[in-house]
Amino acid sequence: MKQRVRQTPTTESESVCEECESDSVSQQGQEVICEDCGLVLDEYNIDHGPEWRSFNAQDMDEKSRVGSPLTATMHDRGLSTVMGHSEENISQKKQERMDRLREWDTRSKQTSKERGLKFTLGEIQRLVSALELSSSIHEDAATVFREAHREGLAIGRSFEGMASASVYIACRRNQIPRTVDEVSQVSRVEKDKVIGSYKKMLREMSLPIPPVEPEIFISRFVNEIRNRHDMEPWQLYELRKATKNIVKQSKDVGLHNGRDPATVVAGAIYIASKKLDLQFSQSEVGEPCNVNEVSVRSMYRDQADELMYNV
DNA sequence: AATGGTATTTTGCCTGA
DNA sequence: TCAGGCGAAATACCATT
Repeated sequence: MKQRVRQTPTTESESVCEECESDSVSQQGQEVICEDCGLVLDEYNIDHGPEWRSFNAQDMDEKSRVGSPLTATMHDRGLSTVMGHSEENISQKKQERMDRLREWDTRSKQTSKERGLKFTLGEIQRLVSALELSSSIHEDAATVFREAHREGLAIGRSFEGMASASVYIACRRNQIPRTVDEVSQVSRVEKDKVIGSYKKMLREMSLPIPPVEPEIFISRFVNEIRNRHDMEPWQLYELRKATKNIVKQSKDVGLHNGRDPATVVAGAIYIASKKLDLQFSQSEVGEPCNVNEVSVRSMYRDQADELMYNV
């Protein structure tokens, strides 16, 4: 008699990315994301309700703190509120005070600073969704821009450029593989404007930005190749695994120094595909990686020589 | 037709006025 | 902020398999 094996509940470390089947899936903030392709696998639901229990109306009033979590993505941090007019009878003095407060409240939403903030955060929103980035990246980009805005770095600079640079910075420091090219493509400004704002922000804000590691491109590039060729799932898996291995070895001997990380990955994919008897030409590997065929050639040659691969 | 080799141009990054 | 120097990458071309 067959006995049913009890399904063990999957945990973070055991889960595999649906998109790239990578096992490097981890929890970041409120989301479970794939470190390789940036796909959001699970966004934890935020409980917007109260965390307390009330037993009577009095408790309700005392404990209520009301409101959704603060967010950096909206110009007023999600606190969109308009002060109302009280129906109750209150003293003349209090009434005047309330009127003044209400006026200030309204005014504060109309300053040019606020408007710029509002506009740019909207632009960030647009870029984030166009690039299919997660909400934690959205938050981060918004936070970066707020910081820059506070320090007055937006003066004399287009808000679109600042928005793009903020999104790019958020990607970079969260190791999400998006290039300046990809960001400026969906942006309304030229690439050099994005780079200009990016550099200015780096300089003035001393942001720690880790270097672009070749690894972050592996899954994306391998997937691009799969989209262009028929491949068995196991071949996809083996190709990615072998590529990772070659990239790691390349880094160990310093072959990545001074080179475009995408080129390092392209060369590794080429060697890996040969080892697996997959008949991809150098241009078929290079094209989806945005790397020239000749660069693939010189790269893989150096890798093969240095790492003793017989290709 | 894919790959290898090489010469030339372009590109991006750094550095120092 | 710009010019210029530098190495990598892209481009162009031809030879070899």
